Amino acid sequence: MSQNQILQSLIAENLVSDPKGARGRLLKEAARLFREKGYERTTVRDLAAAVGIQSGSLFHHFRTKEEILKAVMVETIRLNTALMQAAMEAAETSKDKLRALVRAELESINGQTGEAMAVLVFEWRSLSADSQAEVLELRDIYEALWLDVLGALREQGRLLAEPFVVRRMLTGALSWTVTWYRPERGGLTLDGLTDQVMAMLGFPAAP
Amino acid sequence: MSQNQILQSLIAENLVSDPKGARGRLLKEAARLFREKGYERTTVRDLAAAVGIQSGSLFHHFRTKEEILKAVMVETIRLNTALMQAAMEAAETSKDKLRALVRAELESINGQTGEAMAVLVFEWRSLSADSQAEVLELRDIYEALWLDVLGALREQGRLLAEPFVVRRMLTGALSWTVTWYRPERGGLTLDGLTDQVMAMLGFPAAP
DNA sequence: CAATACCAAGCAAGCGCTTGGTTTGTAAAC
DNA sequence: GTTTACAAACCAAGCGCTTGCTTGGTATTG
Repeated sequence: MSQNQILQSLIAENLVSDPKGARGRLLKEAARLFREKGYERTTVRDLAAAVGIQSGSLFHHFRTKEEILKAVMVETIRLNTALMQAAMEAAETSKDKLRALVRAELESINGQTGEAMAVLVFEWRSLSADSQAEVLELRDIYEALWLDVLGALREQGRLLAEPFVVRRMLTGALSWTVTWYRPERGGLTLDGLTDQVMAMLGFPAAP
Repeated sequence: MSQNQILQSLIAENLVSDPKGARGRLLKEAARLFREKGYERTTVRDLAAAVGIQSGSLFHHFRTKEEILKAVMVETIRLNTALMQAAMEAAETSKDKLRALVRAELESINGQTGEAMAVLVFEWRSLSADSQAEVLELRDIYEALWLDVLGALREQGRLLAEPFVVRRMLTGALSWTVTWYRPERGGLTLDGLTDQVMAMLGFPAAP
């Protein structure tokens, strides 16, 4: 399944909003603004202006501003979990699966959904405790994918550190790329960056 | 030189504020609050209440709220650069120097200055562009320490990835520990965590 | 002809910061 | 050893503005 097919099926199941619809467009703009200025500094007037409506009209689609933030996060996790699962199924060996996961997460962070992923990392505290708990549940599915693959490599003796520590280190390392990685200006492609991450972990790129 | 001696000499040079003084106490509380609730959600009334004065009285010590954020960041970098330099001087081989750097940065993030370090990472965008540029200059000194050591290891063929990429990955990975590492509850000590990071990079701990 | 999507206007609360005046600490002058 | 001088630290009050959100009404759509 292509990335687009995955997106389409999620839309069909009503798990993520169609980016062509009103709600989807708002979420996309919200992700952009939240990343650019931060959630607190983004006003409901900013959000409304970005999609060309009055600020009060926002509250027909969402009950509160926080609900917008939560929706951005929830839909992003749903999409990326699906993308990860698809990326992994295509790989055979544990090493290839790890590479697929790294590559997929780098793509989430630095590609189309990058703005939303950055929001997920940097605006976490702006969610109420209740919403945080809800979103955390979704993340667990996602994290289990990683731990399975890292656990297998550890058993093969090809990983020198503990899987759960490695995963957390990778979460930080890969998220952080959003602050410095600029594929458009500079020689490092996304595949090149993936190679570097794998090399750092002791898996040299095939020659 | 012990950590405390380093702190004392920086205070003597007026590069960081004495935590016993009014200014120092305010900065300490500010770091705590900024980390806990974020810069935007922390009001000048919160800050004032934390040190037991009226909100207006804050503006005798700092001209704006942003100046407080900047001061937290600047003083934190100054202190940690000094601590890093000291930690590295004690090490001999490149591998030991790398371990010293990792250990020192983990300590910055998860120890006494942890709250301020978290602010440095997560509240960066709340600084004006001018202040960002100023703080960045200070960070460059700090980063040069890392690149020297990683460069040496790369030349020895003991590092499979590019130094500047590894440094950025480590920045993310180590910063991220602030979100999950809790030494008080759980078997992993700071030295144990350092071992795990080194192992991940292909430097197994001595038996 | 209902439901959905939106507008125009504005309210109450909270924000950073200012103002004018009082207390407190310090040290020279007598 | 008391008085005088002065700055630094602080308080009490509140100004002007922005914030998230509400309200009552009007188009638009199937």
